[in-house]
Amino acid sequence: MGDLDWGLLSNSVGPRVRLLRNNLNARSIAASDPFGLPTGSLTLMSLIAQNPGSSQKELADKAGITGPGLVSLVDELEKRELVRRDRSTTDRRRNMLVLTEKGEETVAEMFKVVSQIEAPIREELSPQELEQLISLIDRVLKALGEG
Amino acid sequence: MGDLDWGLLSNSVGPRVRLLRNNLNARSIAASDPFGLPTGSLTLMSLIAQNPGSSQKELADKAGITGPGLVSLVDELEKRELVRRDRSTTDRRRNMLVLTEKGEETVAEMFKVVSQIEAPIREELSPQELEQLISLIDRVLKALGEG
DNA sequence: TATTGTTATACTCTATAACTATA
DNA sequence: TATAGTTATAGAGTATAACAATA
Repeated sequence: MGDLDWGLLSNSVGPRVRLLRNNLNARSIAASDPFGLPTGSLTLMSLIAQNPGSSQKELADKAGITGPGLVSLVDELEKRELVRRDRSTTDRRRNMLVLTEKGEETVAEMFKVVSQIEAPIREELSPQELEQLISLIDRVLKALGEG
Repeated sequence: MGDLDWGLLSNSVGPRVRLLRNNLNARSIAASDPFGLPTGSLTLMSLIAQNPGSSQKELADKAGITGPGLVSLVDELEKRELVRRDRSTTDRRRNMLVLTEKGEETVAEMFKVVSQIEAPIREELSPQELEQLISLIDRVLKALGEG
């Protein structure tokens, strides 16, 4: 397939990142389909599970979703009783998001399925190389202000 | 900003790649704005410059764009007289794409501007680390069938 | 029958502006 | 005056299906 040369962009990460993101996104949609949840649901629920009580703004920043994007995502997850919005008592503007029991179960199930998406990556790269890749990406993200 | 933990997805590249792509995409839009060309123009023109005479299908595959997406992109670039569609004489279904002189000049100008997008990356990473990052991504892309 | 390019169409993702309620 | 969340809206990116021309 790919016997074309990137040319001027041989040392650019941008085009490659778009290719990679599109591929993973397509796989994610296919894998998430049985759950009937929008893309990003697992990412968001995983963040909530690890950081319960976070505000929507904190989660939106970390997940790289805009405010309105997060609202509709949480709306859907709340309707499905996977996530709960608890108003903070100390600052009543904030929602403290937490997973319901059903949410915890769903995260576990989804993770089993969705993590298979990256199986080809774990086959191609050694554990050290995968760690290296993630570490390099994290440093780049931080340098771009997405820490 | 980012003192939340990825949790279950600590070893997943998917969410990070989406963050990275969104950030670079936003910068790309801002940087390309003065040229009034759609996103992906530089990528496509750079591919054509390096592989003149390629068919639209070959370019679409390499750039990770669907057929219809490429058509509208080429339409725009052709209207601006940056790219020419030459019908192949041996297989008259194929368009052999080539840059015009104006296209060559525009690519050079755009590259100077757009390459600045990744300057923070080149500041954060040593040349060896950047090479490593690109090499790892290319291997992952190949493993995912995006060679 | 298969392939290249095209048209038409729809859906998802993301972004922005304006509003509310709290602080 | 500023911040968290919400609503409404628009735009870009991507996808699929159906079609024409050619192989």
